[in-house]
Amino acid sequence: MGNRAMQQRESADPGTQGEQTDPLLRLKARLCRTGGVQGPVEVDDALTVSRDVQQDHPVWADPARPQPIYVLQEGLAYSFAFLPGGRRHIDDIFGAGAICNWTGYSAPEYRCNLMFKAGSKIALLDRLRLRHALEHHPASAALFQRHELARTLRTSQRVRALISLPASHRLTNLLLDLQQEYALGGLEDEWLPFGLTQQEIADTIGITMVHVSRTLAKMAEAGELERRRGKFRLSRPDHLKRLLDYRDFFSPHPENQHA
Amino acid sequence: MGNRAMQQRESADPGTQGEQTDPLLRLKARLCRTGGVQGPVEVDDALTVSRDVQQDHPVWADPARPQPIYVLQEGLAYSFAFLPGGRRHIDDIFGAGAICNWTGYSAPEYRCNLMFKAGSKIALLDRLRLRHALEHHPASAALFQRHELARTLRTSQRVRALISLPASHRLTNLLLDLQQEYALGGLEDEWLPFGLTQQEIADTIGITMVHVSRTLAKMAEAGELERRRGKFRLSRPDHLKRLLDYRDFFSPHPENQHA
DNA sequence: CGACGACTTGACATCGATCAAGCGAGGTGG
DNA sequence: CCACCTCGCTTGATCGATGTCAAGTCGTCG
Repeated sequence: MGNRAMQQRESADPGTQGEQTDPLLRLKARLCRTGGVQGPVEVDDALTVSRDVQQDHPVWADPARPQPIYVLQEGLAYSFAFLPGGRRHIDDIFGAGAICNWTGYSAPEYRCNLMFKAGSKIALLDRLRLRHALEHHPASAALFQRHELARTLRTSQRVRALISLPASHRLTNLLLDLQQEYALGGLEDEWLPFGLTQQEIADTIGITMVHVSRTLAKMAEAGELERRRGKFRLSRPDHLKRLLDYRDFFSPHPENQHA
Repeated sequence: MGNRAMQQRESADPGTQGEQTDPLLRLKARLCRTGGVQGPVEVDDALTVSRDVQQDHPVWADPARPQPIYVLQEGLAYSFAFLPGGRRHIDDIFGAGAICNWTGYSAPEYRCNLMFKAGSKIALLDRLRLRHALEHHPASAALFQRHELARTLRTSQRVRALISLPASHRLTNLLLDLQQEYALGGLEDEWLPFGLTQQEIADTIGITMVHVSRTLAKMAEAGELERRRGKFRLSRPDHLKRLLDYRDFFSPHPENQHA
């Protein structure tokens, strides 16, 4: 099942990484975790390329060329667009195992700009081969669908907060989403890296970088947030989730989606 | 093909509306228009109920009960949710022929609150029968997919504006979306009704009702907007579209999506 | 006529943007 | 090793945008 995947795999630095780990391991783990199952995910046939990212690497939406399905193996990525004034807006963030342009799976004409942060690893899936694989494995197809529904719902939740709530709540919501993306990618340390610069955070939640800096400082002063050497820790995440009515759509158990 | 539809059709006021027009006429017209085709849309088999709305009529998301697919025959509707502070947020607006909860088609567990404004007409589609119909008519299925992709892209465009742009631009974007929904539903008059109260507009674009009032007044003073007896007209829509980089994702011709 | 809802208007307070300067860590060249 | 640069971030001063509170207008309906 994974033969073709292994054959076609490329690596930017084969020397340093000796182990032949599955490039889609994180993706499968995410899908199973979100779906609440343990079975296999039949997706290896769709894998074409796997590569590393040294510096922040943008991928521009090009209407003229087809865009493969981007899966983030490791690291952090985001999708973005530009506003009339020339400012950038970040639409969504992606952690390890995430699919960065799922809309393109069923709508080939869909394109989006993606930014892969330094240290990330990318895997590319072929749309048609993925379709072929999922048509033959309805259980796997259901996992993809379940997972992307969760992302859709989470995006709606964040968007509501970003449109209507003040800066501190917007920022809190983003940090909760970020924490969740890390957790879904297997990173559940107590202290988490921001992963994004304050400018990128600003472009995500629609305020200026200066205000991000001040808001972070205020949250730290209020005891909601701790910062240490470029990492952060939410002091009382459950309290914040209750405050924002933040729901976890990636949990396979609906009862966990409240508070 | 439409036999079952006709048999099961209900009408709240059979006396006043003598003509037996197709309840899904607007839907089909929208799908064909967006898809740039003229062929038939095979969806009649999924129709279960058609009814009128006298006063503003909310439909509450109930996780315990399955939700049919809501199609708006006539009038205006919107989906909404509540923010932590108890305030309401309006996520999207729907004109005649629109599908109000398309996400529920492929994700039965999806629920949303809907509000049908006074004077609307609703048609309900059965999810399974719709699935059955679309599986046998790939061309029709493609039309649905094309149409809902356009909605997704338009929502992303509006959300970006609502998160990052000042009130006047947010309001302009909403009015352009509203105008587009009307046009897709067959209403292309020079003067269009607001359809939403200023409070509803406020809940959509994330500002207060007082500020909506002031912003409308300013736009009128600036000559961008004309108001008369509860209706409005954008003086130079093309100018506004260029200003906001507003794209028409519902146009079947990609070249129209710019300016 | 009175009640009500939608909207408008004014005064004021608060939030967030803007502009400008400075700090500190990491990299680079001499 | 130091001087210097750059980048990400911080801080202060000020201004404009938006929210809040309150009063008032207007049209509709009974």
